[in-house]
Amino acid sequence: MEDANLSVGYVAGRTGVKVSTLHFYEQKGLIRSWRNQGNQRRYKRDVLRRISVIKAAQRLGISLQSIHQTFLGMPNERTPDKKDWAQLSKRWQQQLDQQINSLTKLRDSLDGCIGCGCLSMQNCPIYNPDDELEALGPGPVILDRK
Amino acid sequence: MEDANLSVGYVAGRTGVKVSTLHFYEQKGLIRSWRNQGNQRRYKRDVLRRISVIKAAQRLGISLQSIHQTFLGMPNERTPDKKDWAQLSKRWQQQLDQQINSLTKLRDSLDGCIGCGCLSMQNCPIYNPDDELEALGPGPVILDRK
DNA sequence: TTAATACCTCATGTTAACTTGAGGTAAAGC
DNA sequence: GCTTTACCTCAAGTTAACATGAGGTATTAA
Repeated sequence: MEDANLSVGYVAGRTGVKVSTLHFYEQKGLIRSWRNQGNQRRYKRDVLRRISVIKAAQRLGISLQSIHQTFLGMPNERTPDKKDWAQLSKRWQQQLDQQINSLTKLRDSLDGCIGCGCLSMQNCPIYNPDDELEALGPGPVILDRK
Repeated sequence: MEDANLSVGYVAGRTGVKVSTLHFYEQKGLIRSWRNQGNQRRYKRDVLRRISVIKAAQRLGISLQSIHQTFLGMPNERTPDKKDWAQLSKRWQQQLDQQINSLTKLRDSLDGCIGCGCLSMQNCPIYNPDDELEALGPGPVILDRK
């Protein structure tokens, strides 16, 4: 009996996203709905949580695409419950850890670099960070000899 | 005598960016050039460092627009030298510090949230972080009472 | 019952940071 | 001198994540 049928307007109001965003999410396969007699969208109540999860993930800098992937990879494609959420948050937490590490390295490099003015050199830690996250391919060569 | 006149191709090769990118940067006012007889772009050697600085800043997540602003705000609109670079990196370092702080808070919130499954509630620290960086206006209200 | 909302679809617009392509000139190698 | 690169300009395409608007139907409130 908790599978109430909510309208787009209601869901939009409750989640703080625009109706067009709901259309968009649906088109992207992130949420689902069925239609009533008059062809209007109806949602189950759990769409609210689903949208919350999407928004939370976005705050972490996760793209809609990979959110979609994550949803797909979850058992039964159901809206995440407590257990699923625990897994999600654990994974996202790790991603965050990596990001933080990356940025910290960069910041510290900056620290070491202040005043050196070495930017145009091949071995500048800022310009050529040994960043294990981003595979940027063979870096550009910036040499200013002669 | 260090103001050699470099061609786009050369600069592109040395910096690892495409010729079209140089056109683009010039159009955005980030770099400058003059033309030779045949209307081809020529650059001073210091454009190399300028591009390095742009790239370094981008790695820090700084937008071209604000890089442009920064350049404009610098004395004489000249290509940054050691002193300028020290200022730049100090400012960017602070930005990084803030980002790191933000992410760390988010991560720790996640930590506290694992297993709580509270996402659809008003006071979830993930969904409603007290994030002093982003002014998101009045947040959405997600209540699931009744 | 009628007017005001709420919805619907489909197409196009938006921002950032570039890339690609078309059509044409200039410079360089042999 | 001829052919191959290298450049030039201007227009349009690309990705992400939606927003906006037009033209039309369905619900809801008085």
